[in-house]
Amino acid sequence: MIRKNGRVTTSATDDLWGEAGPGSRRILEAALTAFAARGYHGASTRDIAAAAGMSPSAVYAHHRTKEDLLYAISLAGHRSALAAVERALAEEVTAVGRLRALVHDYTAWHARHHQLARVVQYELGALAPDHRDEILRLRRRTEEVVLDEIAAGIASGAFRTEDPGGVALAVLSLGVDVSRWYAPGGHHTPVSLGRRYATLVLAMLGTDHRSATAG
Amino acid sequence: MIRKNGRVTTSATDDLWGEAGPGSRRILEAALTAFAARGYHGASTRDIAAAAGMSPSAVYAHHRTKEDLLYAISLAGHRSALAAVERALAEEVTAVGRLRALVHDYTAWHARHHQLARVVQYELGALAPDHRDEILRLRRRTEEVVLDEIAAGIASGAFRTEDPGGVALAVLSLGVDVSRWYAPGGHHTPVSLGRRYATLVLAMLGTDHRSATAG
DNA sequence: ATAGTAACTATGCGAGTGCTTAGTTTTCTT
DNA sequence: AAGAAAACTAAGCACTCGCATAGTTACTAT
Repeated sequence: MIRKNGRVTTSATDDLWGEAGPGSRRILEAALTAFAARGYHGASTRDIAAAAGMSPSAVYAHHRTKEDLLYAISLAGHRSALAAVERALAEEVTAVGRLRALVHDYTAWHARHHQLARVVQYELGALAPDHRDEILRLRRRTEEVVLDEIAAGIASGAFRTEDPGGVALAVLSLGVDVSRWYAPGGHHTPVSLGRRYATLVLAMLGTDHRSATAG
Repeated sequence: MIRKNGRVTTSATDDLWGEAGPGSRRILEAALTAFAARGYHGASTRDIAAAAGMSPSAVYAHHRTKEDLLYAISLAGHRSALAAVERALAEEVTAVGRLRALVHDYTAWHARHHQLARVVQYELGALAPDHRDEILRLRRRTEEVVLDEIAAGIASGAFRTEDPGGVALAVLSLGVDVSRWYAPGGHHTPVSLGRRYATLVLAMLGTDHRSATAG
């Protein structure tokens, strides 16, 4: 349920699209579905327009090019992922709790938003160079958050590893790869996956996973 | 080193293409490069023909359709990956040694053949349904090898985990995701990555990674 | 009611798509 | 040397692509 200008929202993907109007939003959602299903090059602007219930040319009143659609989706997606990660950290104080929340929410984000994540993670190459650079800067910030968190846990003595960079790489890879294969309705859920991967990552870091859940 | 029809070859990607003739081989290699760089839908048959040094129609003397190219590449790639995994296991006897070799070689394969791996792992959706089904059967065999290996290590008491399925998922995901970001010339190599991920996975399994390397 | 604006549709251009057909050159066999 | 087979090229068909232009409808503000 979306209401605008006096706004009430309940869906999980809300305010992803920022200040975009309802027409623009329908197009972005149609483009997202199409890009996720068939890839950027495999989805035509006619597909997208039809899925949005419009004529092909109506798309261009809202978005200058097809690449602009991908750019808007990529930007919104990366911002959403980064926000999810930062929100996870904001609620925890211990090294174990923070990292567990980080891995859990990053993983769960990729499952819950598997369509968005797929586009965001696998269609980077279809972006114009300057747009790609901007997206890559956002991604690098997410990577730094993960690495910093692991480093902090090592500094405090909570984690023990000879390869913090490898663990960070693994955290990011495990999360991203979820969007490759995840499908709702299977025997995984965003939360179950988040929990399992968080436990595995804590094991990589030499913590006993039966210890501290919060506090 | 592979010998074929009196021919001696040393390159790492040899006999990937089976009994294909030299013309067909050039096309497959051009298609592989193009698919890896721009995706299946982003690569045109003219691109591929030009990269193979042929006219567009010459391609069709060797391969019936563009989708057939993808199918041949996918089949060769999955067979190669499965063979790499089985070869890794053939040389080790202990649970730790076997799993270390498995993770190492699966990861290194995705780095060393990052173009092939990318096509194989991310362009499945562009295959015709029956071709996709066949490829998925091959993939499932690889998944089973990983899961069986972990289960065997648990049964023998070498590994300790409450979530063998999660570890198997992680092993496969870590390996596959390498092909998304890996580029030669960076500060990773197939071997360095293989070693790091093998260590991380053994940590997930509750083994002290400073123990048994071989034997 | 009227004017202005935002949101749309119909139509289609020029380029590029996968693939075919017909014909030419090269290579192999004998 | 002659014939068959394999490997190619030139040209183009039928279609789809991203996107533009011109015109229509729906809505809003006064």
